[in-house]
Amino acid sequence: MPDRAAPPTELCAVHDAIRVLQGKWTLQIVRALLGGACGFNELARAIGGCNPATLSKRLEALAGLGLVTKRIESTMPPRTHYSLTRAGRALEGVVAAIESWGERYLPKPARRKTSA
Amino acid sequence: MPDRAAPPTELCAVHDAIRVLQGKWTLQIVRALLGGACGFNELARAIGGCNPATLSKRLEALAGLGLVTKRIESTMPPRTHYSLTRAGRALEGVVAAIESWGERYLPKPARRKTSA
DNA sequence: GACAAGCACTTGACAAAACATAGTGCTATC
DNA sequence: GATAGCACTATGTTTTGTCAAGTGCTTGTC
Repeated sequence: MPDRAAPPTELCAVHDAIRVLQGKWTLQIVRALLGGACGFNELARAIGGCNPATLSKRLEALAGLGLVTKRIESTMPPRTHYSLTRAGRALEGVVAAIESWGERYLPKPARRKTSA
Repeated sequence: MPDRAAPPTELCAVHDAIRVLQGKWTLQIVRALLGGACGFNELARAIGGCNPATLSKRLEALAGLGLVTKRIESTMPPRTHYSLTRAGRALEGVVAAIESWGERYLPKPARRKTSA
């Protein structure tokens, strides 16, 4: 490697954060959960139809990172509750930033994206 | 429990924004460009070694969305400059939010590969 | 009591995205 | 005059995400 002796601490924090959040449905999941805890299938529908395999994987990763808590209410009639931890809820700022950016700068249905 | 029958129209602003930003190197690219315009290979190195095919695709997509501008300085000794548009620079808030979240909630413990 | 539907997932085959690597045509440096 | 660099594109492999179906159980409807 050439000159990769870059600043370690600061650069990596963002890098890592981006890597965590950049998974396919991750932000969607967080956003949905920000609106309240819910079950697996419910969550899948809420975020717009993520398939169970991916959702499961994401949720597991998120739980592993301490952003999401999985609470099994009952095993027999399967009932699970996913909710955000404090770290997860702290992503509200990120989601809000994305939301406001999207509303302002992304081509909306009202405006065609035929920008020159 | 709010009804999830979400019409595309309203939800789409965030949904779209997330979809745009969730691409593999997108945020990384924006973050690097936030620090100043640069060339193709330079950018690839700055974001940590994205392969050219992906970077090219991302850049093209970003340019198509009006977030990034590509300026060809010279064709023969190839020299290109990529920089952010106003919409792209507006992502600074998003990047900052992610950065501060990452620094606070994703510190050293999670810095390693956290696949359980 | 039988039967469809729903819950929370898992499995497995498949497609799409990202990957590494090599190569293009040129110049500037060694 | 060989090497390395620029901005990319082309090729083939690996990773990631997707669809469809299935599991064991309960609940609701008849």
